Amino acid sequence: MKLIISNSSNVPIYEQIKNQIIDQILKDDLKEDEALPSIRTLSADIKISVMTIKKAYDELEKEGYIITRQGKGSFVAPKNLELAKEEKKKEIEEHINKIVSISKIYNIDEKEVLDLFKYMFEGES
Amino acid sequence: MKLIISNSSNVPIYEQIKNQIIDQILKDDLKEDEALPSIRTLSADIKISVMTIKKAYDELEKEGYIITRQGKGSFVAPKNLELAKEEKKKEIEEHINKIVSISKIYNIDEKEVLDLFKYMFEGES
DNA sequence: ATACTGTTATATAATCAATATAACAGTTAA
DNA sequence: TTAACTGTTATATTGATTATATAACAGTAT
Repeated sequence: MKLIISNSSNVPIYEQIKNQIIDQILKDDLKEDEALPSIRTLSADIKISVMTIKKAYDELEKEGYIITRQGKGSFVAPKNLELAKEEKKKEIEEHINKIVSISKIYNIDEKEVLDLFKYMFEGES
Repeated sequence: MKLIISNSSNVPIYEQIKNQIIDQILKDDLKEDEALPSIRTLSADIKISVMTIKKAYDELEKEGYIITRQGKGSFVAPKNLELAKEEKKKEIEEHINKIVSISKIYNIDEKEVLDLFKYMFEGES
């Protein structure tokens, strides 16, 4: 498994791990029922404490992305893409909320933001 | 000065204070050269430690919003609205960036996000 | 002098993030 | 059954951040 961890990031390491695994599951780089590396193996691989890996895996299980069984390991859960999508739409709404309130306070034009938006959407493939 | 502080928020108190003062300066509720309440007065008013108020004021000075002089007090700095706007546009860009990357990973339609965007912009007066 | 301003230093406490280590428990295959 | 893997739990320690309290110090103004 390929993970890139930044120590200088303000995002906690366990969240970096969690987020990257979620992305890989959703991109189907990690397929349903596929085994994740064991927490000890991953810990050794990326030189991060076992407990930190466990915290990431625990949250992934709580959020329904993986299933963990003592003695066996962790496996990609059957995914409920629609549910995940709904969660993410809420996240998007929060971002938009912040954009709207900043724009109001600073008198930034709706059109200007909208154009920036369209530009950035098309910018990346 | 009216400030609303939430103890249950995950946003630190000193940041809540800072953000609300910035908003008031930008809305011209606090005008150039106007005196802010002394850190001790504000501390007593809103029942927050002097040191926490000081931290908020220190950051406001670092960011150019106020000027503080020992023995005199703190005053609203001459504001450079264009500069502040530029800062805030960068913040908006970061939010859009996150929206775009979420949308790509989850295959959320650009149009769907755009519509949500327009709706939320018009939603509040 | 007095009464305001802000400043600095110290100590304490709570929480979060990360680490290390050890002992415990389930699974599997030689 | 033992060995070698899995994950689990508990404990302790470290460092950073946030917030508090208190006291002593320093500048300004009347």
